[in-house]
Amino acid sequence: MQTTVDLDTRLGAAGYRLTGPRRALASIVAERDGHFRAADLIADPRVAGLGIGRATVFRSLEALAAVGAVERIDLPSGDHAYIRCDPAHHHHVVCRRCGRAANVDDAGLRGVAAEIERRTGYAIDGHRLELFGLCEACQVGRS
Amino acid sequence: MQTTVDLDTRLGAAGYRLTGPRRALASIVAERDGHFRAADLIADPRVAGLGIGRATVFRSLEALAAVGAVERIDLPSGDHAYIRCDPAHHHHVVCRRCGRAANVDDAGLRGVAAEIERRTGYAIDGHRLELFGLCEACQVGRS
DNA sequence: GTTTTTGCAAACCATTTGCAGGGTC
DNA sequence: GACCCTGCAAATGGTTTGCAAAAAC
Repeated sequence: MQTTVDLDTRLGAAGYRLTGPRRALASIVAERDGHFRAADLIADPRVAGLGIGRATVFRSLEALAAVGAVERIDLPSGDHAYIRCDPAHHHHVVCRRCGRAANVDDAGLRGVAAEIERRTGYAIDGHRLELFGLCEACQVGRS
Repeated sequence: MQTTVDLDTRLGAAGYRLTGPRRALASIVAERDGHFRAADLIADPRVAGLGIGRATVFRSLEALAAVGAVERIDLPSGDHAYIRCDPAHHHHVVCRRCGRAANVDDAGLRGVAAEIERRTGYAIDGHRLELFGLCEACQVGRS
């Protein structure tokens, strides 16, 4: 579980200034359970209430992504979204229904990449894996 | 290697009408070696020469994607691009430098997905894997 | 002949940028 | 006090849509 403090700390450690808008956005992001769009944050009453502008939301998300506190993902629909994430883990299983995401470590993917390198001759230096499905809660009908 | 005929055939088989613009675009797409953006097609002199409009390019790409003749991918930069692809193979290794893409089959990913299902409890029903690196030609400096 | 497709232009939407003022270190 | 960050508003760039004419079946 990530707390607001974690996100703030990460921003600070990376040399970003801890401003009101950034703290507020970090806090809102920290309590998100699933993925969210920039538009979701912009629409958040607290964001509007604090007078935080669109641009700041995008810039803050960029900062959070830069420090690995969130990651931008591409939904099957093609939309862009963000999810909180641990900098060490780089893959996610995203629930189609509720949007909750679980972090997943390598889980053997490195071997798959090596196999693909061998077969194709490409020197692979990066990859993106996104998995979609239903989380346990959504499988049993609970939301 | 996919020929224009393949693409046309696929569109036809799926109930799409074979129109001039679609044939022309299928032909241009068929000869593409790497990934391309919608903008690349729009900028193609033949497209301009035939008076094919932006909207038609997007609509045709949508049709081609619907029949599995091309797939829309997300570049590391966040840009959208398309690559030709075989409906059976669903992963790609894209060259960072020249954009050429190689199709890759499962290569063990299914096992990885199963492992992730076990660990997370998610019922995984889809995934997207994109690999990036350098193709053999680009590794040795040739373009 | 009916239905789909097209080109055009306008509409849209998400995201970015320029800039002067304000906040943080 | 120097530099970073913010809000605003305007600009941007990619993609979609409404519509009447044209083409395919």
